[in-house]
Amino acid sequence: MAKYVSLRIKIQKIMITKEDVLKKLPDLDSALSPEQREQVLEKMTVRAYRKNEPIYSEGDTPKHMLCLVSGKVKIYKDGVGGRAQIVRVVNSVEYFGYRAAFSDENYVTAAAAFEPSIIASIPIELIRHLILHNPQLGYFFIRRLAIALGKSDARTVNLTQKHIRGRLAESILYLKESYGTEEDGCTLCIHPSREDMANLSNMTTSNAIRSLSAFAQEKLIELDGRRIRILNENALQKISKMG
Amino acid sequence: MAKYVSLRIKIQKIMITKEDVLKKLPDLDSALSPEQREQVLEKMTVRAYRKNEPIYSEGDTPKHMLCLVSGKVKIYKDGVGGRAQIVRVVNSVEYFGYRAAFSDENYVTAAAAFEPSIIASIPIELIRHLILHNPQLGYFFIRRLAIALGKSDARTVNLTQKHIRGRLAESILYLKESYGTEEDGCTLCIHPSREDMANLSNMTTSNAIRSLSAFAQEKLIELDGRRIRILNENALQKISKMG
DNA sequence: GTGATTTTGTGTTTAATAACATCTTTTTAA
DNA sequence: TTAAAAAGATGTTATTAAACACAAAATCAC
Repeated sequence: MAKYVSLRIKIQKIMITKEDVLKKLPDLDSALSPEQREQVLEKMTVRAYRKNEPIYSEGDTPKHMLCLVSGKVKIYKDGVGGRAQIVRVVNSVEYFGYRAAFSDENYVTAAAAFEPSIIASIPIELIRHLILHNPQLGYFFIRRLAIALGKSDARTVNLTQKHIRGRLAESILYLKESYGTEEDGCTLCIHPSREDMANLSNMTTSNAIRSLSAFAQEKLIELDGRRIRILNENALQKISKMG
Repeated sequence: MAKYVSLRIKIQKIMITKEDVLKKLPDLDSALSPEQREQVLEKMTVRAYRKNEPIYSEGDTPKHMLCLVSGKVKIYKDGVGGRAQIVRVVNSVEYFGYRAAFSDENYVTAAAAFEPSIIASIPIELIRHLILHNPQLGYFFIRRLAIALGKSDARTVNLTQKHIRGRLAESILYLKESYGTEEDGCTLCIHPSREDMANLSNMTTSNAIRSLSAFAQEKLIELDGRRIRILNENALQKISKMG
């Protein structure tokens, strides 16, 4: 059973067993009987995605629940005039791509890898089956969905009512919360393009560039290419709150 | 067991039994064993709310799952500068007010009656208990949450990227979809104030008034006080889509 | 019924941000 | 290695929608 899945990511080659993957998913793993566990291992597939590679697109029919084993993923929506809005970001180890399946819709969002990522797929029918035999697992997804819905509602209001600087400050803090910082405690682990920052913050790329520069001049952040270090988190929080 | 709950609503007095209420909730009712059913009936409370009466507020701790038996309810968030954003509307018979409980948070939204409403409350702990013993019921809530999350994400992008007319057109269509029309097939069943329309569409009240007048002049809708009749739905759809 | 309050309607001004145009720098691919 | 493409930077203009001000109409409280 311990067959290795070979994943070539950029230069280095990573060897990982499906067992290893499942062990990183305690909520799912602990909910399974030995036979169910065997089933999941058999049906699970694992593959690597390159930086910026699409994972699924708006309109696709969801067939699998996805799990980000390593890397970073963005969930976004293409709006009017080709402008994309990132609705949330996914960090490892987290499930994603199951919402549409649970409401029997096609995807209304798209997903792409922010950076090289390893993603496990489990057929959604199997997950549904497991949920219907395991209320604990069902409650796990209820909780995940409830958290996501609360954040989405908050995001709706933040993106609509705050001004540019407030939205940008919030995005910076959101990235810190989602992906954390390096050992120095202030450099974001993720290195988003200015366009990504714009798509997170509901503004044009020009305005993201301008406002980031302004924040840097005000010594709230420090910029080094795509690297962002937070110098004055309190001030950012204040700007984010004030709108 | 068939004790009557007396509800005075405006002028008329409505008599309703808890059994009647439970019968309107087939998803819940059918999932219950006789003892569970008895428990729910015992713990359920029913009360009437006047027009514009608050149901819960941001920051409150959720203790009950609510069910709108009759009437209409808005779920909203107060944003920067005292401006409210309606994030969704509830029609009868629908559950609401359970999201925060499922993610162990206090409410991040507020709810108020759009018009006189009757609402049943069931202790959330009882619901949680039932879910953990009834995967079918769990899946019911997974489905509801998944649908709500999809709509919330779509709403985020619509409210941020579309222009005023697009947002207003969309709100009108959303109210038609949510509450339907009178027998004529075009007069909305709900009669929202201009401020409600503004809070649905993320704009100032002035702009809601102006844009509604513009739609009326263009013969897309007809206005009679707070009554809105849709004259040209195709055109509204086009305006909503274009942004 | 009547005065007070709220809601609706309209015009004007101002602020915010998108759109556009260029230019520079960095990254990518042959 | 170099040409092409993409990303980043910056200034200018145009557009959108908010803010403000005030008047009329409708609704509410007593």
